[in-house]
Amino acid sequence: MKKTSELFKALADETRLRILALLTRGELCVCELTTVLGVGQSKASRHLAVLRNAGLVTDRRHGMWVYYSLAKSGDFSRDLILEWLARAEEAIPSAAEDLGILDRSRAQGTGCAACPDYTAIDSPAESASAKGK
Amino acid sequence: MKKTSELFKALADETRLRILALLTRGELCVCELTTVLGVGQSKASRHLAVLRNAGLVTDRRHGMWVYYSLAKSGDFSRDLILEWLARAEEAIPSAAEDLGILDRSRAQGTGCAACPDYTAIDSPAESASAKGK
DNA sequence: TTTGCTCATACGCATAAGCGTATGTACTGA
DNA sequence: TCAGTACATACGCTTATGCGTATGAGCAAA
Repeated sequence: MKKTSELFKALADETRLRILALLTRGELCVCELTTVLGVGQSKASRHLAVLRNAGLVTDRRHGMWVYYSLAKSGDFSRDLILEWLARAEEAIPSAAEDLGILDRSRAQGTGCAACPDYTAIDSPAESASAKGK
Repeated sequence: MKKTSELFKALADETRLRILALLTRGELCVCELTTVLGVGQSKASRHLAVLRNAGLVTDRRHGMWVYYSLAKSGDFSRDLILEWLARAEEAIPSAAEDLGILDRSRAQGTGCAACPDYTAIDSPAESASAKGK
């Protein structure tokens, strides 16, 4: 089992909390996270690596893209955090705003137009399925 | 409301997790914490300040001594952490060992002999019930 | 192969965090 | 008033963390 202090270290950064909040919407590729967060690609990738090492997210490669999602771990502490996350939108700075950006981007089909597929997206806009391209 | 990342920063240190685990036994003065943890006084005091600033513990001065205890805050995230703490003994490195040291020190009357009083201290046997404060 | 794209990571730097030591503050009792 | 105790904090140091930039790995299509 990974150390508990490592888990909390992973949560002790606002960008990583924003990423986790966005992933409550479902699977996201790095490029879309980068766009919605408004941060550089290397920064997003590095923070995702921290979350992955902490056992909070998992990644799935598909072609050129890597999709990240929240990871049910079976570990008591981590699963409690994921539960907290589902109800903690207001505890995370700019989470509501980020989610709004994501939703609008999805609705307009402007976000990460290149990403070919998502398996677990339940964006408010049902047109998310029209993402194929 | 204090920032959530600050809360997790406060939890991202093994010494502070050990302190929180010890405080599940009830109120403790700094000198006893110092003895049980086996750390220097300034180190214990600094970590306690971090926990206090994060809203996780409260302090009460009585004469020369300062007693620390877990702080019910009413804040969703913090209260969830306190709930987690009550069941997370195994998730915190050396928490069980620390609690054993505390209990033995109490049973032998060797720990912090100078501290005149504790309002919320109870033997391990009844520690589950009398946590009302 | 070459080109172009996504993503991960090494590098150098700036800042933050943790530590021991030393000192300051508040209190108690002689 | 003075010495002694408990606790907090300033200081200097070392290490860890976060960042942008640059580079490398992996994949797909030309």
